[in-house]
Amino acid sequence: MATIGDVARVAGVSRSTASYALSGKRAISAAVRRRVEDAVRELGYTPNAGARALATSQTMVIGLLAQFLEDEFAPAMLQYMLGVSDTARELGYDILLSTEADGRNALRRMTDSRMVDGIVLLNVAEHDDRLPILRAAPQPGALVGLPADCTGVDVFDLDFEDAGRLMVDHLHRLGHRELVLVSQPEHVVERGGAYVWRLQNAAIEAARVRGISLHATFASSSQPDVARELGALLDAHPQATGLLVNNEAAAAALPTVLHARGLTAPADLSVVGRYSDEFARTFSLPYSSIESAPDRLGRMAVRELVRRIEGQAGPDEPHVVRFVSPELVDRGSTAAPREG
Amino acid sequence: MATIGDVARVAGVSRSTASYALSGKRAISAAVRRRVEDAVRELGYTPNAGARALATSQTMVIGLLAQFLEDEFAPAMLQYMLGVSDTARELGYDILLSTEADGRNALRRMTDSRMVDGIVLLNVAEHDDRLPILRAAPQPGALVGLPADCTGVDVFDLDFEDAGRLMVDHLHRLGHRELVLVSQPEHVVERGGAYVWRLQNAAIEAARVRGISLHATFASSSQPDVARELGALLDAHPQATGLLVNNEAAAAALPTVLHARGLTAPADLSVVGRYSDEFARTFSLPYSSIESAPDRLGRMAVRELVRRIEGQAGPDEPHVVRFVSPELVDRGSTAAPREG
DNA sequence: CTGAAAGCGCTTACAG
DNA sequence: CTGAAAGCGCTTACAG
Repeated sequence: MATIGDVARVAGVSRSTASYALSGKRAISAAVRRRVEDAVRELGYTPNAGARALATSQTMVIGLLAQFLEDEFAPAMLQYMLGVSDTARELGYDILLSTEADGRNALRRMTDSRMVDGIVLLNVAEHDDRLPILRAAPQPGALVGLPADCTGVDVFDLDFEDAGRLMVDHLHRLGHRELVLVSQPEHVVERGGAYVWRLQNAAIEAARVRGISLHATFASSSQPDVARELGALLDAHPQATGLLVNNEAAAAALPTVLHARGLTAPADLSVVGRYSDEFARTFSLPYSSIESAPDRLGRMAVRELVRRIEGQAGPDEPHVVRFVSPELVDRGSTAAPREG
Repeated sequence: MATIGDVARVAGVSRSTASYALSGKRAISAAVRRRVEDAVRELGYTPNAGARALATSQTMVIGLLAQFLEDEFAPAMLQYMLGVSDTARELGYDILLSTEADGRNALRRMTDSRMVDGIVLLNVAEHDDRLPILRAAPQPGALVGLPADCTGVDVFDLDFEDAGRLMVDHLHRLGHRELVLVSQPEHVVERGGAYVWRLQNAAIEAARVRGISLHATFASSSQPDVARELGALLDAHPQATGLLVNNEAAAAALPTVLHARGLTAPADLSVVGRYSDEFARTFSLPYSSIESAPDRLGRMAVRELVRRIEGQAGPDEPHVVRFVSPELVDRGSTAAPREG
């Protein structure tokens, strides 16, 4: 494989001149630049990434920590990954991916060995055990998901509180007075999936303020349990006219569950989910939903991370915590409740 | 960040001795080894990956090229990625991920700049335009998916021909005489998705040999088109008693389609899919299916790739083309056809 | 069993 | 506008 030394020799210049001609970091005569460029083409030269990283302390690689936990719905995670990956590429960065369940090892390895210039953490828990490691690392970090302590990192998340309110308000406005909210599994909450109770608490509070009743429940994130649980839930609350679903697996299972019971949305039941439009299309979900904007969140996280990496963020510009406002995508699954 | 020089100084030895003490590549007195190990702990030393890569020409990174094409069903791809990623980690390698639609750029970048020790190509087309680049690269490559020309790479795939035969034979044995096969979209075939026609041709031939009729068709891989098309298909072939589905999106849409038409499998229609057990669980699909074994294929590809990278494969050991035999996972969706 | 030195392939002050 | 040299942090022959 050709090195910059080969290029320099073929072009008849010094290695430093060849390097500068390629980086454009100092003035080079047109003639020399031509010769260097020709040599590059002739030799098919590409800089050695490791050597460059060693010399510049920049790898042009971003570490992406995605965890595929047993009790989580994998397809939902993929969209965040793609948002991160696509944006990184646009900005000239490659992605070093870890899918290890124990993210701490991967994080330590990537940061300590200087394989990456920055880190994106996905699926951040309230007291995420990766955060202390990330804060101690020399590289900047961006999170998708809101932890209890945001110091030292940039944080991006859907405004789940607003989402909870929006869901309740929407159905309240249509005349619903009894709702059921299905959240992620309870152990997701216990593990620190803060978004679950952020949405749930806001929904409960909104219902209280509006004077309507809301049954807040959890459901599995795996099949076929979730389908069974949804059925039991509908049995348990026959008076409920609206269903709020903050659980992708439950949303994916719902068409089958409703069909099996001979129910139609919105004629028999109004339904509002919380998932992305991409997700809705993949799973053919006909329910209106709060857009969770995984691609946008991934994009925002990478943009800010790269700003920090490249020092455009200013030496001690404070870290940001930025929420995406939930938007209700209307797919026609809500209506005024049927006359009791 | 501490360097090996720091470690050497603290341990009171030379840098080479520190290095050897850590790598174990030459005999070191117990006392010196202790001192070096203590220094490492004290300083929190981790080798710089770029420097090591430069010195050894080994990055301990594997490039993973996954393409998320418009007309393909993303969740199915994820499982191959996880198989590759998990196995790589077990063997001590990290994953550099590319999701670029134009994989050639990513491939060239990774290989030319020596960011990776080897490459795994996912979703390989019959005349995959990444292959010439991969063959010309100094790093070894492993494919998941069978191209027309396998020279210079290790290839792993499901035996789709066997899968097609197995589907037909299974239903034939139960007494079915008219079947419909739903494949991936036709433009997947045109783009070179060889597995589509490998399964289809084998199914057609098996049907011919058995003297039963098989209607081979294509369907979209996106919603809601695929649901509509499935409906039209069932309308067009009212005599068919068995449905073979080689299209993940169609399989995912099928429960809704059948429910809507008041059909039940296997009472009204026997159904056999071709997807992984993981996929079946994620999408709550109740159909018997040919296991597509994405995790196993990803694992096999990485194992062989690492063997080559590490030179255990022998200098000119021939490349392998290995097929996973399809197995039918019975989920109770097939039975003897209802009396005409 | 250990050390001094060269080299991997870059970039970037320093000098002219 | 260009070149010679140092240095990034490792590993590994070479020498003892």
